[in-house]
Amino acid sequence: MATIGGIAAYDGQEVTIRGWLYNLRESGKLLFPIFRDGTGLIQGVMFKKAVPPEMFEALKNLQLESSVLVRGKVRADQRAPGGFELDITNLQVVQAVSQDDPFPITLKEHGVDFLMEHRHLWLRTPRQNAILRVRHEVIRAVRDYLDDHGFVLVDTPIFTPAACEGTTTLFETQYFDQKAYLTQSGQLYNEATCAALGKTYCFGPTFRDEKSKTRRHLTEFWMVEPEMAYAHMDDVMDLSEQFISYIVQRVLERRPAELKTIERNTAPLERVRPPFPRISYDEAVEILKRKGSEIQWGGDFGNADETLLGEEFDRPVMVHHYPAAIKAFYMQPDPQRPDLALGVDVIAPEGYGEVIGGGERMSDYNLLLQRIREQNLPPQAFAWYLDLRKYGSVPHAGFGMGIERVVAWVCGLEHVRETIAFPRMLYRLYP
RNA sequence: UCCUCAGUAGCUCAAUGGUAGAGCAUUCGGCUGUUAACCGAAGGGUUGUAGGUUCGAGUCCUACCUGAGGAGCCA
Repeated sequence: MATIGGIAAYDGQEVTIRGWLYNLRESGKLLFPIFRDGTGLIQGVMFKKAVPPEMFEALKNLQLESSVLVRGKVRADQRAPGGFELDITNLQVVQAVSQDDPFPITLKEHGVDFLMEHRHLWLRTPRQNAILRVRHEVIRAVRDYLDDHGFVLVDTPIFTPAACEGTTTLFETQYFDQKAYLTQSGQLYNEATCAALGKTYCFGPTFRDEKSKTRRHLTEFWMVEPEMAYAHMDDVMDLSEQFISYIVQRVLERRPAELKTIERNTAPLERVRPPFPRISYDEAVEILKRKGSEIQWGGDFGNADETLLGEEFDRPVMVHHYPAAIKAFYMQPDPQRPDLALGVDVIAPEGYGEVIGGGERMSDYNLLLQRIREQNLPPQAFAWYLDLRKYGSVPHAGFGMGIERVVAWVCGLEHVRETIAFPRMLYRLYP
């Protein structure tokens, strides 16, 4: 059974394609249907005189996105966008779309709301197909890189008893006779698994009840989180730049056709190779002030600030040593300046903002207990987490990388909503 | 949650406060190489909802609903 993506191997042969009618043009006694099968597009040609009259009529009256088995001879043709055409010898309609209820998504422009409402059908279009294939490649690259560098995949629970980070952004759910929360991060569990296995990672969905309406937020997104025992912030930066570079170069190497479909300018991606610039938070604030930002030392970067920082460099930039006050409670303080945390964020270029956040975790029992109390977190819920500091505590570090933000950046998209098949956002739970 | 903007045909959009239109889609007709094909014709509307101002409201006012862009927060 031939696929359109692999049609070149069948030049001159008769093949059967199982697919859908993507477009149909007619010119008198000629029909030019375009078929898609998920792997690509190919134009067919049907001469009225070459086929039985009922077959010609059947195709002529067929609505777009009707499913068909089409048989024809593959012919290389300069005029065809994909380089090949199909001289149709037989057509079997699997299911004909009704003309009273035609496929809603046309080849013309549509608005965001309409497309999101028809996301289940929008996925069939070439651009969305290409984006999902890039996402697939990014995920494969993530797994291959970590698997090949000594990390063990240990997935962490979705149902959790308490917050990993802030308590305000938890989705609450009933768990038999008690409350549970959907995970915001597997990190705390990763700290346990890395003490068991050395280097581990988890990769799965993450949920945040944030009332965020921006181009980089989903309420459900996928995050990969590596964690390393006996590691420091510099190790996180080393891993981050190698990891991101590998992923980006892998997509460039294996998905050029998809990037072309999306019309991504690949020049900025070609430059994504180590080393990445490393600047301290102090230096970042100086750069931002010079570029006109209103930021004051001690404040977190806004979207505009991240974009300004990203513009300053031709590849992702790593910002480290943030004020401890704006970072999570479990961050290890800098021994020289305890008001700073050994945290690092990786900011993607071209305005895509933070794609990685991580750093060195607090390894001292008493300091961690103090921070938990300062945050008004229930110490009993963190008893197991504190245990990790009682039984062979070691310096350890890791990060989380948001898959959708990386895919949006690699694809050059306006919004992360196109990077996942069925995005979950504020005001969007359907389909 | 806050700020800004937008809701008109299935879709994308027009329409000085004065008879609601176009392109695409659908239907019918034409065309033997079309590339979001083209040409001709037809059908298709409670202008988001509820009030209000006015001789008259798609247009102005109020509230609500829905969505978008942004802020904050984050990956």
